[in-house]
Amino acid sequence: MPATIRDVARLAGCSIKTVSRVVNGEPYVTEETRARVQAAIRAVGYAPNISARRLVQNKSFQICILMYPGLLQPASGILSLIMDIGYEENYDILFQPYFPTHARSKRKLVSLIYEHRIDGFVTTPPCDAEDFVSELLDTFKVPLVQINPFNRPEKTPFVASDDIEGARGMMEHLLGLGHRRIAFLMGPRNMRASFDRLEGYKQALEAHSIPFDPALVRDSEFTFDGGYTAARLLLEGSPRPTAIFAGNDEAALGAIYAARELGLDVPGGLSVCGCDDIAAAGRTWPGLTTIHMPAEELIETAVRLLIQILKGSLPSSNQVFLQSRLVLRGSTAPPAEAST
Amino acid sequence: MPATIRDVARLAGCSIKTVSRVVNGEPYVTEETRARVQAAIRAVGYAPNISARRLVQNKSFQICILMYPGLLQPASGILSLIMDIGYEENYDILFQPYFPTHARSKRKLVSLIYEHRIDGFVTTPPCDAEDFVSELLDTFKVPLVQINPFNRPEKTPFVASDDIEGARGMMEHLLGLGHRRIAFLMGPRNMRASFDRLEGYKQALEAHSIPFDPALVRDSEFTFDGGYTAARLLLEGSPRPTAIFAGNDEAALGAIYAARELGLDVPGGLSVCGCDDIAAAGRTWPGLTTIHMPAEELIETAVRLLIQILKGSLPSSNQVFLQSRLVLRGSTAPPAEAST
DNA sequence: CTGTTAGCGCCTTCAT
DNA sequence: ATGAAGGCGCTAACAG
Repeated sequence: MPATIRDVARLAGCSIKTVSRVVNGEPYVTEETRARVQAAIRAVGYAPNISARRLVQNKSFQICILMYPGLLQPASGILSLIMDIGYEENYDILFQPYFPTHARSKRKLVSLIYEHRIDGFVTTPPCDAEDFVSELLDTFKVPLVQINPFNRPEKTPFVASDDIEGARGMMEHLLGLGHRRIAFLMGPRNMRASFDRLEGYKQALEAHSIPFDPALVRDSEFTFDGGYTAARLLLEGSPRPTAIFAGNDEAALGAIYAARELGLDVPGGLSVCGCDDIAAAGRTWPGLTTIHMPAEELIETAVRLLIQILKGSLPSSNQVFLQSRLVLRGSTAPPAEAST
Repeated sequence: MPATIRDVARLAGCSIKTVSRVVNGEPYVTEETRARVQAAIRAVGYAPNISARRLVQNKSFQICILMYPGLLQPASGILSLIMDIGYEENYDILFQPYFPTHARSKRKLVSLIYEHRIDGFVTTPPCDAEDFVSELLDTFKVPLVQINPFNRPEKTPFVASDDIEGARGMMEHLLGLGHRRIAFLMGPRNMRASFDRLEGYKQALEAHSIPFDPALVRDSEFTFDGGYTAARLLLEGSPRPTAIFAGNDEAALGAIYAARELGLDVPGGLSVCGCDDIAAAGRTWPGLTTIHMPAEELIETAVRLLIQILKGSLPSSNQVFLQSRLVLRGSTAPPAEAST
């Protein structure tokens, strides 16, 4: 049975309140008593009981990250980064699988609020696709920070990256290499990134006075299989695109697989590029050219922002934008028939 | 302010204890009162306050999974599976990054036990490499279930896969294709899998009366970079191996990358195979031949076993073995110079 | 079958 | 600068 605050008080010869003050770094304790209490704490091996603290403060000191199992792939690095922040800040961090529109997910969320009294939430796409989550949390006055949310209402805290800009940059790269028939693999409709990346694609075409061809835009659902299927269809059709810009890396890997299967060399016969810069992007020959999304920073910023809000220090800026950047690897090259 | 048990009692016209009984599904309540209480619960929107329950029962209803950030890559599927089990069983599941030998990790672990009173732990390799964790938990009488532990003392609960058998099976596959110079990429020394897989490699060689050549065994640390480097050295040396059996898939992907970089076709000029069957294995052309490790089942079994133990029902078997199986994909083929 | 009482360990309030 | 009392919401133990 671990020591309680009373054991410490007895040993230090003071009241439990004084121990409490020392433990929580509150003022109004003589240096001398403080030292004596601290010695007693060490002597009995005291650590505060979190459950008791939670009960009396009516806080859980837990925050919850809602994630869609199919898309969020917490690289182990991200996961351990998040857990470390939690440890530093004395918050438990729980992950909750969440499928938008699923009744079961909604029930879980409600019970999380009711029973656990989770102090705050972070959403990742596409968990914010419906307004259910934000409205529910709003009703219960539970703070929420969104990562790359679908909508960006004023005053809602969120952390986002600029997908339009990123996609446009990638298109400039492909266009600069000489590509003109560039296919685009679209993502699911419940994620803002799908639309924003498409928008960047269109803007770049327009800037270069290349007509937008809807036949070159296919759905990929941001999955390997989706990218594979879309690429097969594109590559078996005619005229073939000389490059495929996949809305995310998973789809890009599927496209590369499809190309290889058809005997097409990448990048010799087809350029492929993606978006996100997942770990696998650098580990597949010849290396996937992609847009590095600052996943670590996004989630770290979101978690820290939430904790700041929970601690009551309203930050100057609730809405943070982070930069992406192009990562050129081996999967893009000038088109075979290009005239240099 | 959410409703408390007292609000329900008032509305249902009974004592709080009766409400408690209904909430916890205890016997000795008339069907009629039970119904009345349940109606009251719904009416006021009552849900028990978990912090209070935790305090009074002196349990945290939290379990913690210790993981080594570099190696455990919780595919999103696994992560959400785990969280779902936790939800079903009413346990919060926390992940804790843990580096064996690091003082900071040890401190975190101690504070987790002291403050959070975590009810039980699961370790993943190589977190169990030293005896620190198991001894600490033993001292505090905190239950522990290990996944693929380094040692397998009697009566220690663990869940494991048979790596020797798996590796031998893979070797039979390569030998059956006609390979004789097969290199092996070893993993870190603090993981049992490293040794067991090497053992399987050796056993297969011996069964085929092929002398063991230490020069064909290289360290890869079970990482992409490690596999890449080891493969470069192997392939630039002479005579070249005709196949590389990597101790895990990450290293195998590194080896494939190295081969491609040297202009060697896989599997035409070199066969490569791995172990684990991570998601990327099926997504890299031409598909990585590997041993499917039942990662989901391992962790699910471990978590369920731990929860069983925590609930006091001592399961018949504390030590569970799960089968692996060969997954043949495109990265292995007969050697070029083989005589069929 | 149902209710009463007594804490769990801590923090808050208000005295001193 | 310190302490005493009260209560957070719940369950365990014991009465009725």
